[in-house]
Amino acid sequence: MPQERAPTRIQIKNRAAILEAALEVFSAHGFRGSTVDQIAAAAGLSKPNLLYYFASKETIYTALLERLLDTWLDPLRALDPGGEPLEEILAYVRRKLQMSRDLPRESRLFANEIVQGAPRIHAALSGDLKVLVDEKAEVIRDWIAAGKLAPVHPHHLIFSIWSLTQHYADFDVQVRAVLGDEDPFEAAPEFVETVFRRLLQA
Amino acid sequence: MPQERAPTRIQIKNRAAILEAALEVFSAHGFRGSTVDQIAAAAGLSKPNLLYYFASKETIYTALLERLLDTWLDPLRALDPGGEPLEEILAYVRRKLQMSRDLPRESRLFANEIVQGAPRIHAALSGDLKVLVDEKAEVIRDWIAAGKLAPVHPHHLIFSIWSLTQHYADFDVQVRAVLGDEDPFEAAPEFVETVFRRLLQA
DNA sequence: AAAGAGTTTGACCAAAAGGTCAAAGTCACG
DNA sequence: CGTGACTTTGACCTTTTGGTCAAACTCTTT
Repeated sequence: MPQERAPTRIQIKNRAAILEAALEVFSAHGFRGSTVDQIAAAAGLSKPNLLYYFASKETIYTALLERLLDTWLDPLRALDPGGEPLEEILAYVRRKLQMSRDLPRESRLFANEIVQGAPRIHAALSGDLKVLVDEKAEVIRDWIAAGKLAPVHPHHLIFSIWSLTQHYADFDVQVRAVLGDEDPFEAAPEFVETVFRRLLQA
Repeated sequence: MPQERAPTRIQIKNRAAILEAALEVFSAHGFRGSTVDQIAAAAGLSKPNLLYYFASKETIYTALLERLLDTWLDPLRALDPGGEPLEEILAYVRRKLQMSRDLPRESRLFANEIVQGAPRIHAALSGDLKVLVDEKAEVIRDWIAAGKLAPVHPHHLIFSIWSLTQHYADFDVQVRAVLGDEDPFEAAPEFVETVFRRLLQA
């Protein structure tokens, strides 16, 4: 098994290709809806070759989820308790919307997983995620107490940021079907900014 | 095949049981993630017996989607152009949130389908759905023009209502994991009402 | 109570899918 | 340039799964 010692050039290349292919396939079809053959084909490898790098379909999936969870939470981590409250929130909203535009597959991967009950990342949700959210909710609570933001339930505020921004990635087909020709991301930035500005302006 | 003539008592009972079971299973695992055996077991029938009522897994799924699409859009249809603008929108928001609470499986069924590109209801999205949304967006546009609502992009307003309310059903596990003991629907109604009140108050 | 319509099932089938393995091929390095 | 580590693959295995079918059973109706 290709572990323990430093990865070779080929290992680095192939592992990366597999994870990229897996993101493509899993995000479009979910875990059960994806086949190892599909992923192998997308990565340009044969199935046994792919299974030489990852022990199983499950292993690929969880490796992908873990690798991406950090990226996914970075924007929230960047929320600065020392910054100007409304601007900090709006900056967070903008970063999240940007991610929906630039990394829709990642968004859909998580959406798939969570809609189906998060069987494989439940621990992370009530662990790291909860800790991070609680911490930032506390910051928001303080801002509200200081009269810097209009009063709202901090946790639900965070949920609303997630739902509004990720909607553009997760429900992309629906949004585009309804909008017709109009590009969703034309009006979205101003719209979501308006939502949170009006909601939070003290 | 049990078609053409009036359905028997047994047909009515079994078809209903199958659709109920299919909702339970499909909403939790998606189309590919669900097996006919699972649905049959949940319906209390043998697999061949189930396939006596519906020709295939696909048939059950699309029957379910069709049957539910109307229910799903009813709250938007009820938006009354003759009503008081802000109250009409807030009533719509309340109805949608109520549906997330009372019919989370239906919400997740659609979420699963749409996240994966809506392969089986794409037509309905750019057909009936678009027509309905365009119509109601026009109503909202008029309300804004009449100075009854603060200016916002009508389509994106509707998206925001969908995303905020459905989030509580579709991402239920995540919401609960983050909130811990607190019941999401304790604060949600007031929160979403506040969001749209502050957003739209002229 | 008999006949025919409607219902149920065990046994079965073929395809799909996850995964294994031994053998062959390629690469890095002394 | 040879040797051992690393990589790749064709063939194969097993389980799962969607679906079929003929035979048996039950219900309704006359």
